[in-house]
Parts: sequence; C-alpha cells; structure tokens
Amino acid sequence: MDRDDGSAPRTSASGQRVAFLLSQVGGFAADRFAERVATLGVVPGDVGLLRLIATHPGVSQRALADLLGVGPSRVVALVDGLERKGLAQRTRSETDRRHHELSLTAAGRSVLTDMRELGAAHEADLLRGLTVAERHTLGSLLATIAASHDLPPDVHPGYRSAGRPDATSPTS
Amino acid sequence: MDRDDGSAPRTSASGQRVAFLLSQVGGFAADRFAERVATLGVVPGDVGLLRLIATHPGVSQRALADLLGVGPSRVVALVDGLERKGLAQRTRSETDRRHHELSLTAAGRSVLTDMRELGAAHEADLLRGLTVAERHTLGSLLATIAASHDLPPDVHPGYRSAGRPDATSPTS
DNA sequence: TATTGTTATACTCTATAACTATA
DNA sequence: TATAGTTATAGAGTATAACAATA
Repeated sequence: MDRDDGSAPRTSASGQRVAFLLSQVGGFAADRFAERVATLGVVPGDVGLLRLIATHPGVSQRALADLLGVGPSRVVALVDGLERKGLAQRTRSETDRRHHELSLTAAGRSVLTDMRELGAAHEADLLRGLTVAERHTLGSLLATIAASHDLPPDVHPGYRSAGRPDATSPTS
Repeated sequence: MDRDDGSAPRTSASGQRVAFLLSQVGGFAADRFAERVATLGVVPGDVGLLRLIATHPGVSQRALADLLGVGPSRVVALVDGLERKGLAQRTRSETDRRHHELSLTAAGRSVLTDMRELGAAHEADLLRGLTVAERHTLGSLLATIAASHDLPPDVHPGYRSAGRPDATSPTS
C-alpha cells in the first residue's frame, strides 16, 4: 500500500501524493483565476462560454449544452449572464426560428482580448517558482495525462457539477 | 479548437496553457476521486476531516474550523455527516464542557485504512500515461508550485468555497 | 410528434447571524 | 463578557421536469 512504485520517497504518503497535489494546486489555480477575471466583471464560467461562442459563431444554445455536457436550462442561465453584462447576444435564426444564434458583442470581444493578457499574467504568477524549462516539462506531463484520459482540449470540468467539497483527499 | 494565442511572445509555453491544464486535470482528478470514495460511502470532504481528526486526536470543532479556514457552522455539518455514518464521535470535554473532543470510531479508522489502497489505485490510474520517473518529476514540480504559494501540505482548497463554475479558463 | 429554448420547482450547499451553554 | 457549538435564515447554483413556440 505504501509503495505503489519502485522508488517511493522516504517519509511521505507516496500512495496518492501526486494526485493530491494535482487537485490541490489545480484548485488553487482556479481560485486565483476567478479572482483575476473578477476584475473584468466576469466569472470563470463566462470566459469559457465567451471563447466557445467566439470559436463557434452563431452556435445554438442546444449545441452549447452538448459541448459543455450540461442541460439546456443551464445554458439559459449562462447566456443570460453574458447578455446582462452586454457581452453576447441572442439572434433568432431565420432558417429555423426555434434556434437562437449566439454571437459576441464588441464588449465581449474586448473582454476576450483582455483575457489574453490576464491569462498570461495568471500563468506567470502561478508558475513563478519554476524555470522556463520546468514549465515546459510540466505542461508536457499534464498534456500527457489529459490525453490519456481523453479530456477535451478546451472544455473544463466545473460546468458539470461534481463532488463539491474537498478536492482529492488530504495528504496528511 | 482554433488558435487565438499567437499574439503573445511565446517565452515558454503559450499564454496560459499550463495553468489551464493544471486546473482541468486537477478538476478531473477531484471528480474521479469523488467517484472512488463514494464506494466507501463517503464524500471527499469526509476524507479530509477523518484525516485531520486522526492526526489531531481530541481536536475541537473550533480548531478544525481554523485549520480548514471555514466557519464553525460548516464544521457542525461536516461532523454531523461523519457521526451519522458512524465514522466519528463527539465527546464533551471534561476540562471545559463547552468543547467537543472529536475522535474516530473503529469504522472511521477502517475507512481511513481502506483509503490508502483506494488512494494508491486512484493515483495509479490518474497517472497511467506517465512513467515512474515522470511521476516523480510531476510530483516535484507540483510541490515546488505549492511551496512557492505557501499552500499548506494537507489542507485543500474546496473547503473554502470559491468560484463554483468552470476552472481556470478554457485553453482555446 | 420532435425539438429549441424557457420557466417552475425542488434540492443542495454555504455563509451570516442569532442563540445556548458554558466559562 | 467571551467562547464553543448549534440552529435559523437566506442566498446562490444546479438539476429535473413541465411548458410554449416552431418544425
């Protein structure tokens, strides 16, 4: 139990140390990111939606629900938020009047532009303890894990609710 | 999905690729962990609490609240959950009858024992795409990040609520 | 009859603040 | 008066299902 690989480090719980760190640091990153995007007047969920709309012009809410893996009513609430903030808009499709074609407003595109700077600053701060080479290594290892579990490259857990409290279990 | 990050001078990894991966994979790890611990009849938050009680025998709920960074009423709910499941118990302190000294039951200790196996299996599956050497490297890099931000070694974001939806922003 | 989007409802989780019992 | 724990209340977030409009 205590050693799950040939060369377990001395003291600690080699059992789940890395998994815990992954979840702990990932949660920390998400919290920090939320703080940062708040300065743009949006919440993290808004950002993902803005990007999807930007990369899928005229996308319908139904398609968005499928992309995110959530129910249609959830998308209504998310889009309501963007519309209230003047970042996106609904337009009835002329070919099928049941659809709403979603698009960004100028303000929405502006937020997305600002996001690039913000994202770079976020990452620079988050990884400030690592060298450039180490950042590359980390990115590569994480990408390998993501690929080995078929995680889509641009959709994030967090839209689909999960176990709320905690993260991956304490190390202690 | 399309590229929108070409603008920034790519020092190392692009704008925020690593930060996003960290949060995405971290969230995935947390979700998987939640599924696993559910087989033991507990939620992730229970596990952290069980560990803290195990490592701090007789701890008071107030001290626990401070350790977790949450309000006292939150601890009441958490401990209620453990007590209902028969994993922990409250005992009035004889020296100061305002305190409740928390301790694990035999069932609680049993769950904690099972957790070691479960945690090892969780980590093995999560990191199945990496070699043993790469797992060590990843652990080391994550530990460096955690240290550079003063993250406590055994307390997890997730007790303190944060930005619920999303994670660290989509990659785009 | 099926589908898109909306609304209504219920449920969970959490935070805040009042309250009790001790000290 | 201060502290540990509890309870009450209110708010946010989400899921499910019923619903209206359109196909």
